[in-house]
Amino acid sequence: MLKRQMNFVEELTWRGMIHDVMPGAGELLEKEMVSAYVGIDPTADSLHIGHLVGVMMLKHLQHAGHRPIALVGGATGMIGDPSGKSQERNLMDEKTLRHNQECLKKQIANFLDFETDAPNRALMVNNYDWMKDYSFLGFIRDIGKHITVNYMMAKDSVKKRITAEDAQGMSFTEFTYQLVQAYDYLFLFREYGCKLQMGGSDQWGNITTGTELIRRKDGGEAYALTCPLITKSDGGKFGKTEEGNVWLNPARTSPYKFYQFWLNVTDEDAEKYIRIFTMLSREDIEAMTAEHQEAPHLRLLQKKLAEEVTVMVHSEEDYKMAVEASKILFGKATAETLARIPEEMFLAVFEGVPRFTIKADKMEADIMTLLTDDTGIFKSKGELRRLIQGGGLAINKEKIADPDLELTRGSFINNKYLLVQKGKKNYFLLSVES
RNA sequence: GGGGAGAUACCAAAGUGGCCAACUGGGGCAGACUGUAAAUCUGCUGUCGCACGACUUCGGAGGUUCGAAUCCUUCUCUCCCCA
Repeated sequence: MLKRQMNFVEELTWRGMIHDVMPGAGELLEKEMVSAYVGIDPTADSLHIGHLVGVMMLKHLQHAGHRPIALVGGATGMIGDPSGKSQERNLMDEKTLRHNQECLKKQIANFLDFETDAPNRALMVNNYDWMKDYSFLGFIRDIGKHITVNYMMAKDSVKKRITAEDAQGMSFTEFTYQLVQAYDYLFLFREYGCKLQMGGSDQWGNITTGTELIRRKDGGEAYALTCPLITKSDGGKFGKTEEGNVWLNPARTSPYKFYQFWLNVTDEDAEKYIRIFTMLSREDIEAMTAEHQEAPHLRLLQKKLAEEVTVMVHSEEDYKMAVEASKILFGKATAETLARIPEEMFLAVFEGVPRFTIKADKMEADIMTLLTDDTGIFKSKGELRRLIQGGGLAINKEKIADPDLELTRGSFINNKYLLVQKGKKNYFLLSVES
């Protein structure tokens, strides 16, 4: 068995990843190699960074010498977890679910070691496999009999839905969710000796229904460990940007945007996140935090955090490209430096940026027409005019003050591209069709 | 069932016959400052080539008036009190 450097619970504790642990879990983890699982429902065809917390728990678990089990919730995804939801959820169709499951499996495979011969090699399972042939009658006789409705109703996720002021009730389907998840735990307990289930703090109720079922059905001891809800210092929801979720799939959130997300985190959050989302050691993190507090404007923590997470989720190359792109987009680049960049690089840098194309004969035009009628970058001329008057428009990194400015072919970088900037952070790339 | 209050822009909330495209605050977008931050300060924020001007908005429909968010009728919805 692998030697365990540090007690897993202690490790998670200093990382701020423990919200609640069932008594006895720490001792168990010190005593033996434990199999533990985290479940993820396939509600989309990609994980987003909210899921990353659960993944990191598994990663730390494996690092501590235990065996992680990643459960894709093909079955539970069909029901919809009522936890944290104030309204009944719409059911997803089977085809979408199947597609999502496959996508998630591929993503999860990147984070854990599934390959080696080590005894704590990670495992991936799908609860659809053991639920699909389980008959309704069989389930309610074997499983339902052991958990009382009273017990299930006492869970926060259920209570909120039936007692809240604007309660809209909940369907029987969603009500059974915790029971299905509890059975997953029982199944893994029996099949793989899984004795620990982890998840976000909203999962506590679902997990303990599982430990309860294991106790009643098999007289077994199983444990629960949850991590706190990840928060933002400004009170907003973690992992959301203007455009929505931050996804791991590069087709949904480009590596550049992904990198930027972490780079833009506040100082306070950076200290918190670097513990949760990186594998860096305690000494390293504490040293960096101290250094960061000395010179906060250098944003050492944000840079390191963004680097670590981008490399882990995407790749070293993607990270380098994101840094390069950030330098160009936010550095002191001028029209001349832009022109000097090789075209390939130029396009890669602007990969995540909205692209617009125009015909060559539109190149000589006034910016008003070009940026509205000809391209649709701005939807009204009035809006654009106001923006220019407020000093918010730049073309090829140069501020535009005159709304009636006329462009010529020479205005285009390499006779081909025009970099339009709305404010500091919003870029649009205009290219000429050849 | 009886009585009362209300419905205004993304949200909150003024306005109660012309000075109202509608005070103000929040939010959003931009600018300055800065660390691609926070805080602060400034501008913009119904639509339209938007100085001017035009057009559409104040729960829905109709009416009075030269003129209505504002007055009248009616409908719809919300809240409160009494039974």
